[in-house]
Amino acid sequence: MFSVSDPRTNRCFHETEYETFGLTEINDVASLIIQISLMHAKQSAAASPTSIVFTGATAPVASLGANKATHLRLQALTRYVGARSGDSRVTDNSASQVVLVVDGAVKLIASASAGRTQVMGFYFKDDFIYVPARETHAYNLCALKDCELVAFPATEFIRLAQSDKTLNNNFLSHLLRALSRCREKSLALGQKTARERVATFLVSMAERIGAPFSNGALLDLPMSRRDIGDNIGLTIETVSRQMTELRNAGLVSTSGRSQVKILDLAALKQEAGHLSGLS
Amino acid sequence: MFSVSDPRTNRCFHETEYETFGLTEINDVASLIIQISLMHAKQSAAASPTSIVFTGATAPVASLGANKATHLRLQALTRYVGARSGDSRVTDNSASQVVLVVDGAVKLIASASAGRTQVMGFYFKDDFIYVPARETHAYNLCALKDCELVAFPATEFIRLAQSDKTLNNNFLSHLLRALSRCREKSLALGQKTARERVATFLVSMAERIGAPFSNGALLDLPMSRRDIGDNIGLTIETVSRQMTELRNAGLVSTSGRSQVKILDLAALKQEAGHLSGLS
DNA sequence: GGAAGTCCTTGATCTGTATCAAATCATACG
DNA sequence: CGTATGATTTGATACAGATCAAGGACTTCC
Repeated sequence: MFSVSDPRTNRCFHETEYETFGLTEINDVASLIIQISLMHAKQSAAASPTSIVFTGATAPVASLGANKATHLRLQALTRYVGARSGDSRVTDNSASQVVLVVDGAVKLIASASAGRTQVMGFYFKDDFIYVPARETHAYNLCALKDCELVAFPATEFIRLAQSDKTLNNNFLSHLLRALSRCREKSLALGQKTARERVATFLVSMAERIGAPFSNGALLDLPMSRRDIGDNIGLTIETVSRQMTELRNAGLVSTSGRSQVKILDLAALKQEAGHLSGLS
Repeated sequence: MFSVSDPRTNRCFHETEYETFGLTEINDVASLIIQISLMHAKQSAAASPTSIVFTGATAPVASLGANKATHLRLQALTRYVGARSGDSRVTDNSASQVVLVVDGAVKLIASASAGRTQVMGFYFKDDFIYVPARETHAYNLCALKDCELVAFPATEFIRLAQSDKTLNNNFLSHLLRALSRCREKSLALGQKTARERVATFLVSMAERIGAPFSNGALLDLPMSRRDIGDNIGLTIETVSRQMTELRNAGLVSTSGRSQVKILDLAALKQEAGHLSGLS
């Protein structure tokens, strides 16, 4: 029904196909989800810094805001994926997928030839991700820490969304936000200097996962310098140098590898090349 | 009801707000659309190399595939925009817009501080464009040649799409394609060399507006070298040099400023850094 | 709590593309 | 048709960020 840890790769996938289940077996499916999620929570309890909590079998799709009927049909489609930190190829890429992050953090990576990879984006709790099938380039999801994810085949998800306005709206607004963010990234990659890119990245992270703090924010970055570099089109060395400069300029302070304290968010936005004084 | 040419700027906007019209006045609106489109067709007949044809007042929204009722309500929302080549600020950016290209070619530009602009994309006949309201950066549509466009306020367009599956589907699939293309661009901007970017651009254009030709395609590029450079994050000089190298390598040939003949599309895709040998 | 390994930072040098400058070409206009 | 004008191409140089190299710090695991 599901695969367990592979000791050779130290990777652990739990994938369960529910697509073949009829709706009459929904109770079995529901209990199975609980079973798996609890098992996974147990497995990763020691390794994961964040506790994994499910309020019940309906938790994964509850945030989609779907009505009861849609809800049940969604569950029938659900491919539940629990991923351990560092897992790549969380989804198979032979068909487009819609993935919902229930908990944790993932990166979406695209591969060009010659092994170069671009991190298309980072995604956190409640984010939707559209993962296209392999085409001119290959896309893969990769867990940054222990994750709870729910994946749906894109075509069937969209078909289902047609009969549920809330779900459709939810999906649409997430897509529009994804498009806007992707365009912001294009602007950064095409026009901005290294300094501006790093500042832009920090501002974006502050807005998405930062805890408010004085005039700035507290950040606990789940991704490595390499991930950051691959995301904003810089090498790790350049990212590091720019962080140092921002620290010397008194805009941020750091402690350890992942803790970043943004001391002056407004000034950082200025560094990021954002438009000021909206008319 | 609409503004005419401004001799100082040599720009010509025709914008008509139908939002205040009630549905009972739909006939007036319909005839007005005909009137304006004909007038515009006449005005630009000499200047434009392509003839502008409307089969009737319903033509602009017919390609949306909406049912009759949706159709009428769409028309009530329609802000018809005819734009002459070089027009910028085709849409106002105080609110998000959904724009449909009925005919012509436009670019979507984003402005960072310091006057740097990034061309987010080029759009052609039947393309949808989501133009977000001004936020951290300002977005503007700009006509590459004489255009027929139809613009809708985004929020109301989406609300309308909720009650029409075809329209919704249409919009959704266009959004997904836009997201995929934007991600491809991010990959190019973040990881690819100048040579690869130019090749990628040419391949993309061949697929979208190219006429099949032998092992390649015939292209009539409506945009300048500057537009291309701003789109793929290079200067006009670098774009020019790469074009020269591709020409010397026998992959393309050019005549005039806009005519490009792709002689070997497969080889060009190789240059573009696309994945080969899909498994 | 110590060792190992990985990730990060800092320094020196190199390279691809930007920038600056000038010549040439294409297109529109008289 | 020739000419004007802006766009494109070509050449020389400069610089931001990549690459190469080494040292230092944080985690993790025993």
